[in-house]
Amino acid sequence: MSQAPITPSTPTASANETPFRYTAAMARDIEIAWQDRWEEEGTFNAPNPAGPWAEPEKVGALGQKLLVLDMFPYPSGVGLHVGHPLGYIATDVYSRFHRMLGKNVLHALGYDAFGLPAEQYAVQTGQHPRKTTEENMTNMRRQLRRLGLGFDNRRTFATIDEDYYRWTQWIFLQIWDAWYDADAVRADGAKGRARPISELVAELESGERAIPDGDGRAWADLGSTEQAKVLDGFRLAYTDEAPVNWCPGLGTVLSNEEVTNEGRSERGNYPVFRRNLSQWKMRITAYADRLADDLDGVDWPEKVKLMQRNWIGRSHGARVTFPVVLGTGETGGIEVFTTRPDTIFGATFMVIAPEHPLVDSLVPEGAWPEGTHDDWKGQHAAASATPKEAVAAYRLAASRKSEVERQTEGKDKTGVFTGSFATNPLTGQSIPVFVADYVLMGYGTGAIMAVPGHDERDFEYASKFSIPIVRVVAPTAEQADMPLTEWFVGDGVAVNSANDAVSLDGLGIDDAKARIIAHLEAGGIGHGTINYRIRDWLFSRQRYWGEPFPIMYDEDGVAYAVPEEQLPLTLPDVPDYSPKTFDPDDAQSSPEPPLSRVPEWVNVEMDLGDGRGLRRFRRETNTMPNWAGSCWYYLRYLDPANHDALVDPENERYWMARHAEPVAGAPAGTRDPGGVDLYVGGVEHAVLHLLYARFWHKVLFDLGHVSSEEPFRKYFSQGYIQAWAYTDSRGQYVPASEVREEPGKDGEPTFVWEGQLVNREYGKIGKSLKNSVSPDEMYDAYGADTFRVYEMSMGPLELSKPWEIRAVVGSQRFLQRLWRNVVDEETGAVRVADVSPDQALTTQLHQTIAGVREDYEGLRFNTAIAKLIELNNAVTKLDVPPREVVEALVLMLAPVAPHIAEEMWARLGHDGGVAYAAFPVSDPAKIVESQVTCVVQIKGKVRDRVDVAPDISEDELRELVLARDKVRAATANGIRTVIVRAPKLVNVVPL
RNA sequence: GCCCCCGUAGCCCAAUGGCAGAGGCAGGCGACUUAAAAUCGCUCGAGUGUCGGUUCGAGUCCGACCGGGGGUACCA
Repeated sequence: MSQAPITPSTPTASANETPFRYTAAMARDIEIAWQDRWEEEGTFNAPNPAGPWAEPEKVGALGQKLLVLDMFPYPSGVGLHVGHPLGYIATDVYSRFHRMLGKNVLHALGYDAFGLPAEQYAVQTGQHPRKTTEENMTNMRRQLRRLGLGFDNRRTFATIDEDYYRWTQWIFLQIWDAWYDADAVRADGAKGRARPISELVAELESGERAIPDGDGRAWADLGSTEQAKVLDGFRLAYTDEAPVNWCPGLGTVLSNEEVTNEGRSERGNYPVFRRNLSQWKMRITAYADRLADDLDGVDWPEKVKLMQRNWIGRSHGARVTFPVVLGTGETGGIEVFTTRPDTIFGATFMVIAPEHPLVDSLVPEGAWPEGTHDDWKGQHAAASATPKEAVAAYRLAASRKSEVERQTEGKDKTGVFTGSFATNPLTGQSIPVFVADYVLMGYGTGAIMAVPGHDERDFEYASKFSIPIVRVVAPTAEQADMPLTEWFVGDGVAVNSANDAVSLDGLGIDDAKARIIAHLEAGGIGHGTINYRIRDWLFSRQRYWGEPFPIMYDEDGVAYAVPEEQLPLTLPDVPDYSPKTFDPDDAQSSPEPPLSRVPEWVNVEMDLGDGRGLRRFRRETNTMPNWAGSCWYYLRYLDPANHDALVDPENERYWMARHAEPVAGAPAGTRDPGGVDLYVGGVEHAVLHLLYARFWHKVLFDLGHVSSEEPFRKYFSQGYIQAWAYTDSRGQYVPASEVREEPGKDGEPTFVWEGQLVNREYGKIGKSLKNSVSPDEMYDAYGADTFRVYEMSMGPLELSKPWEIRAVVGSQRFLQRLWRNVVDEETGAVRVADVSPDQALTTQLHQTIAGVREDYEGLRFNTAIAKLIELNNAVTKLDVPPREVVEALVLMLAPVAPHIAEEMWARLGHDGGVAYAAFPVSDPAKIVESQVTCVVQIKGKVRDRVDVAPDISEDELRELVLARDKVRAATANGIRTVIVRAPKLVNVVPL
């Protein structure tokens, strides 16, 4: 490798007396030259132990492996702004640092190129999504290359590449062809794992496993359609007719995770309606426990773990059946889920959701029961003559309410008495059953026992409808009959909770729960259970720009996998790729996948080799959501050229290897899960992407395709760069770059645009706020290295920070000063000399090395840079920069500002470049200070200072300090205690 | 409403429970310049949102409150 310095840009102006100054133009020349060199030499190509690119001898020559990952970027049409690269710079600094420690570092970047925005952008511009997407990727590649990121460029790909989505489809088929056996034992002894569907079929055939709802029939007695239906009940990817989120404005259905609280689409903010449609789903609920439990083993921000746990929403409780007299007079039961089975004695009414299937059978014919409160009969007199009319009116009103209306109506409880009574199974009391929309069909059983004494919502409802409120928990047993002025959910003991068979009185909440669950189970009334908030993942979309499902249906509607050798099933070109558009408010519209308009693609004839000969099939016309491609991309980086497997198992084992030690803070006995060593990205994917990818990874683990149990061992959530935005008097945004700051009359700054005062706001960078700054502007004005240093020095990576273009010059000055310590601005001669730094500078150098190493490792780049600036400032004061210090500075700077570091390193006479040069090592023996200032405190306040030897003993120091005049004066009346922290501090406390 | 994070100088941010300041921006003064910009040198600057507690000692730990940001929301 030849690493000669590049030729400096020729002085343009004759008046230029400093042709070798580190200017933006100089930075550009240096940066582009080194970027070309890195690319030519494949500097950042990481060797693989196996697979098509196997270079085991190179792997062996390197130290440990390190797998670093950025969140898969979406190639947007407007290009990057300065906020986007923040995470990429951080991972690049981290990667470069670890390369200098001798590690085999894999850092690559691909593109998440399927999906709605790309398709919408294509529709807007009237071009094929592939064309616009590829143009966007080209632009983004250019912008990122100019930043000098050390990616292994051989490993890049896009999700739209046929070679990539072939494997996305292959993984889909693995999931489709698997079921979750909750009783199967995993290697680590825990229970529950995915198994191939063929093993299920074998169990069903042999009778080892009964056919659910099979009425005792044998597997062979079932027709192929029936068999397929049974298997669908097990498959981890399955179709199901169920209420889904239909978004006419986008022309597609959406997953729960893509719908906001307000019942609108996260993307585009269109209304979303509940529709019964047959859709593909992924049985993520089967993994709910593992997805929650295994968070203990990963090194993630607690905040993100909490968000995932909340999303999974595991709650322990009980299911209890309350006997009820149905409208017909027969006896039935209403099953409820409760997390507070200890309060069943306080259940004074029940509520079922308006959509609950039991509602019809609950409502009696004829008139209201004797003595029914008027306000139980509904709000509309015309419709409240009978329970039947009142309930029908209420259900209709509830069904018409949008999510928005339910939201805005807030907590004002509404509901109607069904006319039926249930029996509290513990008190034996008859309790009324209501229909009310504060109970949701989608959670638990869609019905609740209402305990107004100990639940806020039930209390509000009971108060409004004059229902008795009973106390069954009190802070102490003595307060058993203290009146309840509001619901009580605090800690306490059970009271008023006894019948002939069981008593909870006096028990704490947990003990009471345990005893009552045992009682319920013994009596067959109920059982302890775990409930989850998470629902199965709706996986199909009615769009063009996504992976086609490798599924086809025969004439009976039975689904078959497209044979593996036919993958990828490519996306056909369609005459019109734009989705069928609907009025966003048209709830009655139905999705129409664009692929269904291509009959020659949809209809195929094929011999599946199953002895049934050539048959006609109809392809699935839905496409996958763009989460699919981002669920496993990190695995493809490991072995992107592999045509035989999504990743060679040996490569996966190498790059995703489990660490010897579990992550810090993991519970005892936790085994390290393996996975990506560092994943940096924004918190906006905390639930969706990170949960979906974990789910897929666990399926692949169960099926033996990967050895790691988690995809992302360490995840770091970066903050955002935000920026000021300005609005004029009409509230319109004005271009932020044209706004000038001027001092106002009262000294407060004011902001002026084209002569008029404007208001300053703070927000996300973007086109809509007119405050976007592109990296290209930074390259032109300062160069990539300055831009990198600035972004890394703004503050802690996890914090959101304001972009302040004025401050960038500080980073440039730092690089200029360091450059000047190496290169004479006028002559271009190297300025360093082989002189020894003095004691103080040597100490500072080794302290800096130690500190910078720790800071880089801990992703504290802002403090690392501050230490480098400090050391450089010390060197700047010298007439002759000592080579030893300057070279260490250059090497330590290299991860952050690699181009200028390469250039200075070459000018300092080194071959081989800085990318793999050894990072400086701190020698503790060199950190010697001849004198240390010891602080003398009297009662904790600094009152004196004394210079002492660094190795002074505690006793010596105590004696020395107590002899000081100020101390003697303060301790004339005696000494209570003396705290000595040699050699830096002594605190004397007088009597 | 509930949960999480953050409040240090005009601004961005440092500070294993031990001298409140590492670094940067802005400001001021000076040098260079015919002048300006750029650059360089020097310099000014807060007692850590508020109140209380623990401690020999609190920016740091604990509690309450105030302000900002994020998540979530009738989840039984």
